[in-house]
Amino acid sequence: MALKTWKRTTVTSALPYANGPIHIGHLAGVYVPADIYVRYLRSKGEEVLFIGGSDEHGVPITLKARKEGITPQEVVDRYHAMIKDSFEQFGISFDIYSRTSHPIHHETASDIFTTLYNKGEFIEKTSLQYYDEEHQHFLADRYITGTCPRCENPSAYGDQCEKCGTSLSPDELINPKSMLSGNVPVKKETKHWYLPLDKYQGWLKEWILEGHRDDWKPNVYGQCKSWLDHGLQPRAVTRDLDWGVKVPLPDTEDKVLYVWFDAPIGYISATREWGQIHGRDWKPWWKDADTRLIHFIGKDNIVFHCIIFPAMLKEEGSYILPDNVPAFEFMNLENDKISTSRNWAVWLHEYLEEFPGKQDVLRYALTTNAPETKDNDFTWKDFQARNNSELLAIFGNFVNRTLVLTHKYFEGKVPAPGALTETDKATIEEMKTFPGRIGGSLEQFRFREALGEMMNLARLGNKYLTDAEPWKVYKTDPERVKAILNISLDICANLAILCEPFLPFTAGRLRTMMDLPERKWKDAGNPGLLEPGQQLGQPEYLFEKIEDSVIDAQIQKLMDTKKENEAGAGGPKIDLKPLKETITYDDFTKLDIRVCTVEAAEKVEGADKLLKLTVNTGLDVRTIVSGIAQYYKPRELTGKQFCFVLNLAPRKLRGIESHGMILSGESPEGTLILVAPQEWMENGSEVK
RNA sequence: GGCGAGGUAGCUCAGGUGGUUAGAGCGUCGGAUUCAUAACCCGAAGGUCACGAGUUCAAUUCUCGUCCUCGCUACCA
Repeated sequence: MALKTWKRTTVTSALPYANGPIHIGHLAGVYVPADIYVRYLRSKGEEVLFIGGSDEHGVPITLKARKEGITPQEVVDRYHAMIKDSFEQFGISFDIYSRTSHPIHHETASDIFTTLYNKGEFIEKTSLQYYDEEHQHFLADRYITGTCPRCENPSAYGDQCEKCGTSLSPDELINPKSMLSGNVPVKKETKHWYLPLDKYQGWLKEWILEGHRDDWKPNVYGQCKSWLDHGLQPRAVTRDLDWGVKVPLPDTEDKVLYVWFDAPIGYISATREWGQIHGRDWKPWWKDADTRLIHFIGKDNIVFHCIIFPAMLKEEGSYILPDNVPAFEFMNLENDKISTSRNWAVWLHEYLEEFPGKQDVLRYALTTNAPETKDNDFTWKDFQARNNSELLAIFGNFVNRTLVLTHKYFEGKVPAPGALTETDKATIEEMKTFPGRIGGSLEQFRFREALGEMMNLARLGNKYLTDAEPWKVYKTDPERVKAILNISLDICANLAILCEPFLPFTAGRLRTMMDLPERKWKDAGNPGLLEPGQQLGQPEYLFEKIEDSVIDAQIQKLMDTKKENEAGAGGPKIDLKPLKETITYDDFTKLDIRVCTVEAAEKVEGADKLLKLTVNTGLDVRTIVSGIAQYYKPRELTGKQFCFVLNLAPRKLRGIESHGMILSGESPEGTLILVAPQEWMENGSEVK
């Protein structure tokens, strides 16, 4: 790509899902790097807009609301407030932090849908479906029962009769009934809209595979290539649900836009909201070819931001496409995957309470350890070491010793430099290279490297000071000490500018302490940051030592969590699914559950999760395919008895016809444990 | 299963269009020093660059295979 000069930069950060608080994984992979990048651009004096917001739609939020007996809006209100507040306290410098339940978002998403609709971009698929009027829901085929037209079995399903094995369509059933209410369902038309991604394959391929071969990260490029090579498929844009952005078409009462369509538009809505608040035009940020659009996301979001969202924007017609999508890998915690349901996380709101005033320590620990190219591990020991032996020992200590010396020898007034030695000049020259080095790394999204360079400036200062030995020289040549401390103070002043993107709170404290005016990136490395004679404030520690006891307490907290998790379900933090609706005893007796023996078991070729079981039911010997391969080995099962549903309609799985289903308990995390009788029973014994 | 990314010093990570002693920070050990929050500064030890085979005069870097981690994706009635 030819070098291009951009007029402005729009930076988005993935919208956090408003069903839980923010944790260090979110921070390390998205918000901290995005914030560093944005602060750097601002310091350079570039026009930049930093967009964030909560993603508040989708099924998990409705489930959570149902479980707690509150409305989805109440769920998202709670987490949105919490997330927004903790971001603010943490110094993530959004220009706007919006939310997708905001009316302006509904309007924006509707408009984009409508534009695409009017251009005829969507594929419309209409079908007649049975509809339960009492429950006001369309019924999937399997939620309809009736009499089989072939064998007159009175309890055939809408897709298949389990008695004679014929596959059916719901229309063929005699006396269809809804399984939700037991009523006779009515026929109703339902429509869904699809985005024909396959149609865009051509330009997407050219744009990404040819246009961004060199400037997109390997993980991002590779993932896109994989998708494009496979061939893209049309994707449904709408969904039958009542929480979300209503489909802006007639007769679509129960339909909303699918979250993946809705959420990224949130960036645009947020920009519009920003424009309203500040009386500014939002359009240049999304529609001017001279605007550079950057999406900060986690690696799980690559396809949406690199393929699907650009497809939407391009086909809409008036939007620009992202110039880069720096996707980060994941952050682990103490050697274990971060997990909200297992409460395995360091929560931002808790950190802010437990470590007041230490935002920068976490920012530093997460940046030096940012998962740029592969998954990384956050440990509390590492956090402590980063603080004690880097931030404190190198950065804080250099600033402190410089200020202490200045107070000791010159009553805290900036001394005027006299004649400079070769070493002085060389040090100044080296100092001048730092803004460029740090900036260069940041522009390539190399945050760890950039932060390392920033620290190298503090290292340069320490070395200079140690080599110059002003505490010795003062006894014989106080004039010389003036130059030494002037240069050291100059390095401190430069640090105040150059550390700001990474450590904004520290930068502020340092500026106050040295009574420095707000300076920009371009000022760094230039003389005149300090006026000789200028009075400095009293030195205060920028960082304080973090003791073992504090770290041990955090580790203990995690150990407790682990214990709670191992103690089993029943923990209050686990998200259980809400209760299903009441059924009659007759409904229950429709299930034919029996005790049967597994006579043989083998893995299904080409499937990760499937086992093919040969089951003696007492009545017959049949094949049942089951998705338990990740939890049970074939040999563990043979010869043992379990509970099976035997009257389930047959179904082909990976080409093998399965005649029933093995029963298992499933934990909230998805772990399966098979259900078996306590003692041996006759095969075919009923379970009731 | 398919695809993608990754597996480099005790820890966290750089790097390499193949070529003499493979880099950084932290940790460890030794030295020096006292302005400084036992911090700074100097020095050292530490790695068959996941494993196996192949191509090559030469591989950690290329090819193939295997194993492991993570993500996407299919199968879980």
